[in-house]
Amino acid sequence: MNDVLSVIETCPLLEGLPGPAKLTLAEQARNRAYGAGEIIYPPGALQSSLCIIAHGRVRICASNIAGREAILAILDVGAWFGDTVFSPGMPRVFGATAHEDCQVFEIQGEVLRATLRDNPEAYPVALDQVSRRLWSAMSVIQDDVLRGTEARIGRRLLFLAQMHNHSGQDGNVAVSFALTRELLANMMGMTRQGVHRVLKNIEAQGLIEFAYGRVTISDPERLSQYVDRLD
Amino acid sequence: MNDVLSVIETCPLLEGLPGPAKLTLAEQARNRAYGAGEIIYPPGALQSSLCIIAHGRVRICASNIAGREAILAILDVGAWFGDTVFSPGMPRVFGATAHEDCQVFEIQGEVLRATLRDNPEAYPVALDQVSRRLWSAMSVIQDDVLRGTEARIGRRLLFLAQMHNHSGQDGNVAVSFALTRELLANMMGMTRQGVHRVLKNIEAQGLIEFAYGRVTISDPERLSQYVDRLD
DNA sequence: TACTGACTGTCAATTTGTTTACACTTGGCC
DNA sequence: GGCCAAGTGTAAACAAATTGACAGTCAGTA
Repeated sequence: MNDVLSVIETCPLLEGLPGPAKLTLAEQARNRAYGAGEIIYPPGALQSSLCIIAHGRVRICASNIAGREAILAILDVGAWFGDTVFSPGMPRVFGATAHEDCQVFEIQGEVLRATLRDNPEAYPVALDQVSRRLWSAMSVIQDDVLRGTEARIGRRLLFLAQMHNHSGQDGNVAVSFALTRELLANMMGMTRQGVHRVLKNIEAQGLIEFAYGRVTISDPERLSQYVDRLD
Repeated sequence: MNDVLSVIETCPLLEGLPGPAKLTLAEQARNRAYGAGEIIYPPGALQSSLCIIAHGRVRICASNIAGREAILAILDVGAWFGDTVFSPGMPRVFGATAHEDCQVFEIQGEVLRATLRDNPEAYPVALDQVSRRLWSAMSVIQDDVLRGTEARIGRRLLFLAQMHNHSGQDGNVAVSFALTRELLANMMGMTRQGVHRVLKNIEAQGLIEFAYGRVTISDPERLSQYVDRLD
């Protein structure tokens, strides 16, 4: 998963492109490396380019005047970010920061858009993928506005578990993954202490366990049911 | 703005389609009328179709077990909803309800997708529009997670003012529009009383005035500056 | 003009989450 | 093995928003 072509080849967003077009994109992509914590672009940036992660993880985040950070997502190898490419002129809403040392391929907006124009059969997939991101965003909004902290955290945990569970197995198999309370707090727009209290409450129901930097969902199916009963 | 063709012709999402394709779509569109409060589709619905408003206004909303309603947006004539058409199989996140008596043209997902495939020059515009919706959704998320109620409400008021201000004039001209506190509360995921307190506070700064079912932004430019200084 | 339903203002009690402060683990590294 | 930074648990004081309760206002209609 490290050279340009294989990364571009497996990126879901570009799945619809024919081989030769992917090759051309690969040739025009810019290879960039970032150290942990380095800013790839800040919120509000006006550039129009698509980034695909070749190595490491990237944090999509923003912060307010008071210095509080909000993390929208932490993306892994193979994921893309910078969907504003499709609306040139719009500033980026969230910024992107290297969550750890990482390597990113950057495709200029004009290059990408031209490639798609020349290979229109790739549009349906791209449209589908962007539309799915919109779907996810709407789910987040719904959760934020409609649900209490416990339901929100529960749902987020289930979502993260799903992300980590590429293996496809689902249901009542325990899922364990690395996640600090601090990170989760930033994802939820809460404080570390607030998250802690909620987490302890969910643990008391026997639905999760948590250790240093790690959360384990004992029975995802049951957690899901529990969460659905909350408002 | 009432017959099928003119509605489809002016819908931003379909702007890229050539005339004849629009005509074909118009012929295949289903004309539906809804009484105020009637459900067009509920949250979670699995159907895949695109709706364009020909008359009246539509509320995009969801509600939790406790009965609280969250309003994502209230769309006006000419607007479209149901972006999940581009990701068939995904359930709708929010539902759609007739906010007042209204008339809606519904285009089946398969029809729309086939039309786009046959007229690929329309894709860039569609992709741009969906991407803009994603942009808006991300802005909402950022506001929800990062900002306090006062900043959130201020920003939302400015956004609503912009919606109502097709005239293009901007800056320090007062903008007035119909909006009940109750509606605003549902939009913000707050209570009527909570909104009231915040609104009174903003009013105390001389930035807005409000009357029965109506809000007036005295000086949008100044409100914008005020809001930006808050976290 | 009186009636009515939707909308509104206000306030105390209560819930909920943040702030502040401090002591304690954990795991990697020299 | 000991050091240290990052992560964690806990709790009281505090801030902010919801709840619940009630009286008042507005605009349209009979």
